[in-house]
Amino acid sequence: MATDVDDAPGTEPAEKLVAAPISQDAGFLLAKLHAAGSVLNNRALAGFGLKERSYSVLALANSDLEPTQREMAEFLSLDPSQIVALIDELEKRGLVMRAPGKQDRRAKIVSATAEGSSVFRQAEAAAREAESAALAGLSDAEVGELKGLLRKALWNRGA
Amino acid sequence: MATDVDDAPGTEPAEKLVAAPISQDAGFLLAKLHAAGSVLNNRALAGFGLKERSYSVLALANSDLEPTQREMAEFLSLDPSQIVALIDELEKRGLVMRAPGKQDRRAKIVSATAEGSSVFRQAEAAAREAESAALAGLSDAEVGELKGLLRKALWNRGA
DNA sequence: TATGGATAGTTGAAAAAGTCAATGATTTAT
DNA sequence: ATAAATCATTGACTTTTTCAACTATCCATA
Repeated sequence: MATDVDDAPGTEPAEKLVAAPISQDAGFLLAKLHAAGSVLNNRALAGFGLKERSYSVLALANSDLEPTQREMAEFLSLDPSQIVALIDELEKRGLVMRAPGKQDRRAKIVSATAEGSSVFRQAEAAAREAESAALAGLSDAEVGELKGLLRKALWNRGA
Repeated sequence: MATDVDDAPGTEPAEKLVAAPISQDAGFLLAKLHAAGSVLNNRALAGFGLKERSYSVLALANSDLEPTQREMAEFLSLDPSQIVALIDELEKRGLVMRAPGKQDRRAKIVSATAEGSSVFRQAEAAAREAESAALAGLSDAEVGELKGLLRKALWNRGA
């Protein structure tokens, strides 16, 4: 591990623009780190036939929270019609299944099949590695702080 | 200020899925906070005929760093052809101008016109407000910590 | 100083993602 | 009962992204 500068395709050369004031914008920093992470994430997930989007849908389906499609759409900041397409594909691959809502038969609860769970667990491991790579500049403690702040920013409004 | 649940269109109702393990994913948190912030940002910038993208291009053009289009593309994680389109429009509106690179005549240095600077300063104020709104769950100190961690994650690799 | 290979910007086409209105089934309120 | 609202779905449409050319210019070196 002598040099890792020219090897990876996503590596930046010098970055003189870091000095621009926009580098202080939270929105910009969020977008940029997310973009960098997405590349690694999608690369890691490609081996499982997943992308960030389908991975997160599978993750929710794999939980024991019995999410409906609408809840997924809201939580993932996606249009309900996009969820339909994502689940259609996962269902076609046998990773996920739809069941009518218990109290509300309009709603459909999405859950992972046994194979979906298995695929998810493997993909999860790969995603975890990708996340480490994306956050390699931070110590473990700092990663924890970052996540804590992000969660607080998202769900601490009004609380 | 009795209830602020039903007023704003972007407000989430309950969010039971916060309990899902994916809520611990940095990538997911980044995407979600960025998505929430983008809505506010674009809403704030719309009055100036800008979106997040054109705003960030204008911001770089307004700096004294004499960025080339390629440098902008790299820094903003965009394809060079997208920069072309963004600058075309800003240039058409008289907010930005292209000048040939001093050492390299292939490159084009993009700089803000006087009007571009003026528009940018006003948009900047609006964007700042949007950012506060997006990060309302955090104290000022925490916002500083968050930005510091994001910058470190982005530019501390190898250093 | 020519020749070849790389790089900056531009164009245009194709794929992917996002937005939005309409629809049928079902629920909730009146 | 009836009316209004909600969930999933479909389809149209727009925007964004991705990628492969192409021209002009730069750089290395024979």
